[in-house]
Amino acid sequence: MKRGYHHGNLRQALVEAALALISEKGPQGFTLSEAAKLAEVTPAAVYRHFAGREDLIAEVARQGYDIFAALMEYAYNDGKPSALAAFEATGRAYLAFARKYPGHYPAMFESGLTFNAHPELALVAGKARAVLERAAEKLSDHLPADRRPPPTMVSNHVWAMSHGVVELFTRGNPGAKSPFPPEDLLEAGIGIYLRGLGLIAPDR
Amino acid sequence: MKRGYHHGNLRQALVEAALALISEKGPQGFTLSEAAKLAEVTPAAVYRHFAGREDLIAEVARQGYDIFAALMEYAYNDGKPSALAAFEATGRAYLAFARKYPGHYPAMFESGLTFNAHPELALVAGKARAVLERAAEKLSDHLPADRRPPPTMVSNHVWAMSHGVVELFTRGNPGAKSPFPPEDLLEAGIGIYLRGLGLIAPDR
DNA sequence: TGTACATCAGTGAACGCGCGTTCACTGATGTAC
DNA sequence: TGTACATCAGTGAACGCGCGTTCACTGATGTAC
Repeated sequence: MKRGYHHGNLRQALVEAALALISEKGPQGFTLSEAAKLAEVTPAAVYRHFAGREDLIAEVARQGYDIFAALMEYAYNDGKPSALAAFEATGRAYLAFARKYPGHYPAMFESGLTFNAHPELALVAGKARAVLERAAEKLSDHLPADRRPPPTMVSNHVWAMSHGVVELFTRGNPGAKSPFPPEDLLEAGIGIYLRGLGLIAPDR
Repeated sequence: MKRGYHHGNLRQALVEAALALISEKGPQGFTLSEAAKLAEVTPAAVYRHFAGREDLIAEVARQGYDIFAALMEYAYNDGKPSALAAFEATGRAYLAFARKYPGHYPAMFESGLTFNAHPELALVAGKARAVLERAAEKLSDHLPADRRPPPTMVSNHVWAMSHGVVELFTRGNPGAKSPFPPEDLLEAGIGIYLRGLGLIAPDR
């Protein structure tokens, strides 16, 4: 594909170059110069669209959180057909997102970007988290009030287990020798957890 | 503290310099030159003791797994006073290790070292994992055979949730705004999970 | 105890490299008249 | 429709930097006799 002196949509082309590099070598291995090269452009050209290296990564993460929030929203499906089923669906969606967006996920969770330095990130990340929390709240309604943990805690538990499965059991990581596919592992884990909450019959 | 031309114990001094740097800036921010400087030695001196940068990180990780395995073993305490209590203790020990050894943990789990390239790491990491798996096996003995997930799966679940809590809810990470201390979060999460296994009375 | 010598653990200078970033520039595009 | 000109998005060269690694070297230590 040819192009003239002007690129047309360099900004997004750089984001996509960054995604390719991050998914290949992780957010730390990513370099601005290499991204520029991949987009067939001089490193200096990057500065027409981003303040610098970190700003480019932040944009990648931002787009990631956007997609992530949308995916979770979609999986949650307004709590239908049931609060329980919808909640389980968000758990599956989490892992599916990490798999399907191997450049975004590390930019979001392994890049070391701080929400303090990038308030726009905090905002969109909050939106994503809100979906999970809402799902947890709806679940809580089905629990007897006397043994109902705070919904935020429930969503954090599921988030932690999901993230742990992604980090340890996908992509050649330390636990990759596990005999269970990550999807099965997570699904079973969340299932047992939900039974512990009292949401699934003890012996179905 | 003075020293002459010879250092005395440079090898371990370099490991400790690396630990300080990793806990401060993560395994990617760690540089061989800076470690040498911290140990008050020329970068070239490092090559008397390590094959290079990666070899030094690998040694840090190796010592980490050693300590980790010992700590887990200690926490497990031969399954006493009960399989359940011992299992819960290993969960707490996991988080305690991550907190107490903020240089080792990232070298082990976030450095991108591959077990293929460092077989000695695979060995000692396997030892650590074996402790958790044994704990899960003993737990399983208390479960009715018909709804007893494979012990390896149980240990992987707990590992995943522990790791997730460490990565998301400690050290200024994405979920650090959580209103729950990581220790409480993990303890409650594992508790609910164990109830789901049928190991804790549904309404104690 | 003293001396010769091998071994060992450091030094210091140098290397090539790729990085992020800056700057003055130039080619392409779009707009006013 | 044509021309002048402002604006914009790239180039290319240069910078200073710190990195990992190498090499010939030298100072300190330990051992044989």
